[in-house]
Amino acid sequence: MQTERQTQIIEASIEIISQKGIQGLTIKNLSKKIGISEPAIYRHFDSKTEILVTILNNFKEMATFLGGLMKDNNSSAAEKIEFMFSRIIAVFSETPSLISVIFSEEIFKNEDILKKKIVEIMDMNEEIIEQIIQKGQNNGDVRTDINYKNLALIVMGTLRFRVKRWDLKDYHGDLIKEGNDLINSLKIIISKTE
Amino acid sequence: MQTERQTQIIEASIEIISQKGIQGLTIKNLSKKIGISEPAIYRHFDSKTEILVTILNNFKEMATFLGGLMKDNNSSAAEKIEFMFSRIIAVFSETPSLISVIFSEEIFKNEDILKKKIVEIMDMNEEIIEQIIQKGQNNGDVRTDINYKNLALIVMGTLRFRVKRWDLKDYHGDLIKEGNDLINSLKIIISKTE
DNA sequence: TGTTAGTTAGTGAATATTAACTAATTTTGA
DNA sequence: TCAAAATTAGTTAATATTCACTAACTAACA
Repeated sequence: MQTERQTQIIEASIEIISQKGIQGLTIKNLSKKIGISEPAIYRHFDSKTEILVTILNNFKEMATFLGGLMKDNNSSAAEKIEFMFSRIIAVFSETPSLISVIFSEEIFKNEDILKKKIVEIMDMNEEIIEQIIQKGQNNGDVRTDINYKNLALIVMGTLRFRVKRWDLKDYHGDLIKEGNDLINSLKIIISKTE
Repeated sequence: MQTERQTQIIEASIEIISQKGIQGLTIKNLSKKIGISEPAIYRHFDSKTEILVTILNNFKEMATFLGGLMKDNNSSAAEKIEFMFSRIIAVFSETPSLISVIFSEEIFKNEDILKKKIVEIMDMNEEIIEQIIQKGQNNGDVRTDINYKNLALIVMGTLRFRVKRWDLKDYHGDLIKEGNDLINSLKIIISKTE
């Protein structure tokens, strides 16, 4: 469990990263934002890396929960994907700062623990989507002329790019509206035609 | 025009970024890799930022060239996209270090000049793909039930994700083979069915 | 002789982190 | 129950290291 202060530190960190990039996240900036001294941070986290790991773990938990909801669900693949991604888009829309952390694998390249965590999260999400699509193919509601792995890649890559672009363009435009429009296009694409 | 030494510095920089991330690109690391002293770097570039701008400009030139090839071409949209992306995938496959630089917008967030350059490159590529697809829709070889902007987003996002994943997974697997397989899937998806 | 491309030595600023201390609160034990 | 002990959460001051970059000098060479 996180203490109140730890939660505060995590939230401030995410905000700083979103505003100034990962290079802007320094203990100095962080402590200034919170209003305590730099060493006080170390009363709550052993290191800066631990702060970042915590951020990633929080996100992973959320994704795991969302994936769990899909597991024993009887709706079609298209509906599941719509549900899942519209949720995710809503989260990003509410807390845009998260985007910078989750979709910035490059940033963590020089720290092995962080890189592994990022790959772990990505693999997990991919597996969830793949399973949804594969099940949809078996049930006959997803096209079978393209294999499920490629379809999963298409769905994930497309949405990542959409979200990332919004972030890069300083949150210009309505992510929820445009994101849902894109989700609709993806639904059409993966669905069986006849 | 770049001198030999400048080219060498650029190439070494790209390699370092790919290996250690942007935080690994320091003048010290760079000079060590090349085998000259740190101040010697400044005989060839005014600042570290100038080095990064040069990298991005080089890439932009390549993309512009590739886009130009597509302009007055009479093949179908699917064929153009296949040609263009199989080329790009081949480039990344040959010089994987480029991936880290091109697909890591996050890295440049805290430097305005660099961020603008990255957005500029992204916009340009997007425009090229959008034009190809729109023309395809007008010619009747691309599906029209999904608007060209979304189709362009799908194509670009998918391929970015595919390449990025390969990079993150330490270049495991055959990017060219798997990339071309994915391009084929995309061709099927954007093409008119009947 | 002036330019080019390098050197060594150093700059100040920023970095994550530690040391030593303190006030306030909580736990413990006679 | 209540004072002593321990813990918590903060402080200021300082650490070693790393950073991009500069000053001053030099050897090679056109």
